[in-house]
Amino acid sequence: MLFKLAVDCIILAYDPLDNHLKVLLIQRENEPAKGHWALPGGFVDQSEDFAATAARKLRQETGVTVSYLEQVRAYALTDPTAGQRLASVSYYALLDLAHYAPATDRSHLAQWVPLVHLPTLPFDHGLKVQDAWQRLQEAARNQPVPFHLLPPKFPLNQLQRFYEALYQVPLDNRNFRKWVKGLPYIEPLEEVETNVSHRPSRLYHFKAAVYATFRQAAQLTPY
Amino acid sequence: MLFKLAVDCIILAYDPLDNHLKVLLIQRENEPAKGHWALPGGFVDQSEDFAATAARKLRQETGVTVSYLEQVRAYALTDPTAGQRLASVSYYALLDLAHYAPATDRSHLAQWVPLVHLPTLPFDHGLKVQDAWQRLQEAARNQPVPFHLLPPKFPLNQLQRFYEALYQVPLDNRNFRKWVKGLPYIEPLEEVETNVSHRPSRLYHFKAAVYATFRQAAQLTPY
DNA sequence: TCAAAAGTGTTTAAAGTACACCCATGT
DNA sequence: ACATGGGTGTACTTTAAACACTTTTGA
Repeated sequence: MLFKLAVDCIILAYDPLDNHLKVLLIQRENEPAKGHWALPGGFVDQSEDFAATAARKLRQETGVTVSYLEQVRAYALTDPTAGQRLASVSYYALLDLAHYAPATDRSHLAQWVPLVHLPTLPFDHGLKVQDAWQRLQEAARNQPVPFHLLPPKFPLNQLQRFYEALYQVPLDNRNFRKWVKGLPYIEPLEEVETNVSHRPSRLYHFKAAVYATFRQAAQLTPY
Repeated sequence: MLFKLAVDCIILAYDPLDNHLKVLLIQRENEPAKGHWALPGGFVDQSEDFAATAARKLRQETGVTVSYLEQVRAYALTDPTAGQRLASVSYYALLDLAHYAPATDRSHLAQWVPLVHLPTLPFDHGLKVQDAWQRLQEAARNQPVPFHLLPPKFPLNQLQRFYEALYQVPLDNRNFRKWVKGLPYIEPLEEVETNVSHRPSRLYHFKAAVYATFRQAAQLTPY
């Protein structure tokens, strides 16, 4: 029994303008579901592994190069075209929105959609987005997820709003800032925001090297 | 580009005799790596999904019916046989060792191996076992994993030793028991162990219905 | 009576939670 | 001067961590 193997990409970004986590959808150019908004993706080519396929499709279909790509899981297609079977492996990709600069001739074929307002998608793409979101939530407990989605220099409130968007809970501002102060790998800079019509916020940045040693030392409670 | 799709099963059980988490390995009957100890598994058949394939292979190769089957992830085979490519999806299965009763004609072809003393395995099976173990550790933080691996009635110390085996850390006995007392879904029975040459331990059991409502109420800290 | 594992409380430290006002900037 | 979001501290509650002896059974 032979399979065609597809890769689906759940490209995620955080939009600081409306504080939403968003997924990039493209308008399908081919049947089935031609013209519908769906996840970018495609078939695995000769001598590529899955992650390479995902990265290639991202470039081709969205003009995007991502810093972070993780497998979510494999899916057996529920409705196989008779005779030949299809399976797919989905990956989520994390992106700083500021770095999103698609080829202009394609930009009208792509849109960012908030996860909380996800429309009905063809195939099982809706499920795949939900699975990816859940995996991202889990990953963020053990890995420095936020810093792939935020710009290199960010104010603390932006980090807080990201967490609120990721887990869909409100966080207490004072307690959140207290928590961050205890993290050696999030460092305040001398710099502040400019050109805002309110008190400018101080910028922080993530120190990957410090994080690495810190994580190693941390022992999670087992139960 | 077409793929042959295989499923690998990481069958896990907890052995109360030596307090080890163990994986079931079988002796391969076919090339490649014929005669070597490896994970059970096989190719996905017509009109099966992955989980069904995993369950079927478990029955065929080990005579085991499992209560719990979760996908770990998909792997692109690192060394594809020229021309045709191979991918695999691995599943972990949880089993109460007391229920392990393989067909006798096959039993010499299978052995339980402690995760902490895993030998070098052919293909990338060693990696797959490690990945499955890690996923099990993560799953156990949000799901009632232990109760698939323990008998229906179990003493508390057995539960503690299971956690110690799963996370490879020693736990404080008094603090652990205090923690369990606070869980409404682990209920003491009137029954105790018999025929042990020391103070018999009280037996407990897991109440799935209580767990369901309890989990729903629980809000994990987001960061 | 001995060996072997089961069972039991208290004290201290750390982490989490609730809560309301002043600050710095642009307009 | 005002509108806007940034920034700050304290008291209380809950959870985690350290730690040693007594109990019950079979041999």
